[in-house]
Amino acid sequence: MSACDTCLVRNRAICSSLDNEEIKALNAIGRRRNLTPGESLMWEGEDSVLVANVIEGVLKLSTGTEDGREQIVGVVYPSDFIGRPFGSTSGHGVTALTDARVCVFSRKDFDAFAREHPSLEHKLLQRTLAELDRTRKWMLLLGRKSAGEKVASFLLEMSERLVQPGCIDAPDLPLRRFALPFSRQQVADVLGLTIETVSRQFTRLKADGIIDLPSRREVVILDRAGLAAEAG
Amino acid sequence: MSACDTCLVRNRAICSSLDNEEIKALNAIGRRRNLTPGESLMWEGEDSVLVANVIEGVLKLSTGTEDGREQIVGVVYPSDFIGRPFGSTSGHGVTALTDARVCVFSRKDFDAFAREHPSLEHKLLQRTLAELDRTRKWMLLLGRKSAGEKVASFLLEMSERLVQPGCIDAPDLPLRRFALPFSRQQVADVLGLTIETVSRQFTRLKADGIIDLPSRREVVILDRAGLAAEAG
DNA sequence: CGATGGTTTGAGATATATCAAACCTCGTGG
DNA sequence: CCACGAGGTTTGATATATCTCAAACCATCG
Repeated sequence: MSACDTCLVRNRAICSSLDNEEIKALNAIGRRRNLTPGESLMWEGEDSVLVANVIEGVLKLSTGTEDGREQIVGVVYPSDFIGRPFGSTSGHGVTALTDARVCVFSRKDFDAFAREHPSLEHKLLQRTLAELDRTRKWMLLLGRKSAGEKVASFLLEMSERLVQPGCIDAPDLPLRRFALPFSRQQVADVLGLTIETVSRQFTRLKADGIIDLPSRREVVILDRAGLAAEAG
Repeated sequence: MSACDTCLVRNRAICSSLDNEEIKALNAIGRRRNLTPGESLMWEGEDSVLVANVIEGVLKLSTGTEDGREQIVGVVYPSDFIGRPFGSTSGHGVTALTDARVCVFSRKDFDAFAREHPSLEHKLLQRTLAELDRTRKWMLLLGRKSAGEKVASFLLEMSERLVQPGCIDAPDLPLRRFALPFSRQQVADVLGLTIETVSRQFTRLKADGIIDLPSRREVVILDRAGLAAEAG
């Protein structure tokens, strides 16, 4: 029995395109790896040696300037794909925000496997297209939205993407209450703001009764319509 | 003889993955279309009914907010692919910046054709991955760079991407002199700035002797190293 | 030549950054 | 069990980059 048989994301990751024989072959070239918060799986500018599937946890993709400014350019969740297949370097670092479990492949092995399995490439294409859509939508936020709009948009996105899948009964309703996998500084790095500005927007939204903040990491959306209005 | 035989981008667009028989089949479901500056090929939020290859010209991809703020989320050049295959809606509008010529397909026809031609999907995947890399790099600019750095980065990118391919002898050196396909307002919409700020940065770079501006649309890079230093 | 649309320049307003201090929260060790 | 310390967070005061509003400018085209 391969590790894939019990995999939590077997039916949602790109692996879902493969039959049992194929899964076995893919499993043979991959291995599991656990990460703790802050631990990196790859670094910006490094040779693209690995690719991976996220099984559990949340990871950030980030780039920075020479002088230390950082921008988080993507956030990945269970079943998402990580890394740069068919390419030589990785344009961003990948770092765990929570405890995480990933299924890692050597890029070369994965490339070869993918080229022999068009259905896998098709899934990967679909995922990449969707990610590109999301990324472009985020550019509107970075380029044109105010701090208040950015924070509100961010909270809405979180409430939608942090849903634990698997609960078939509830068809992925956005969460009313959730724990942010980000520190305030990391939220700032997602939104292109400073930590102080993010903090002030959080307290303002709380003061306006739109959200509640039971603890540092937890958020409760009290007035979703209000939050959506703030998101611009 | 099909239109593809004389196509300027036959060997660089995703079509380059196909043999002559396949090209003929693809040609049968596509058609040429000319666009003039300002003319749109698709609109934000619209059903994804078309996809296309750019043969000639430059087009912008853009989204906006309800209240009229606009953000250009991508710029496409000859041989680039446009549209959202395997998806229901297009997240951004596509509008010609120059006179342009594209090769258009119904999305459904294209989807079906692509699924039967893994080598085409592979090319499309490569292109999409590269575009995602570029887009993420742009997020750093939008989120973390100053106006001066944004404009300098923009000019450098333009000088690299506006090179007319085909000149085999010179292996795509960046241009020293070129005509921007953007108005000042459009530059602002790419960089997440206002038109006035863009204008001031242009004149400052000119005053500093880093660039020259022979006319509204033309740019000469006098000091590439200096410009790179400004780009942060 | 005058009208038009885009661009530049200027003066002032403002959102966000910066700098600095106070404040929690939580784990540690006395 | 409480005091302490450290990291992260919030709050405050001020600075500044960029935006906003407004006018002048300049090419282009009838």
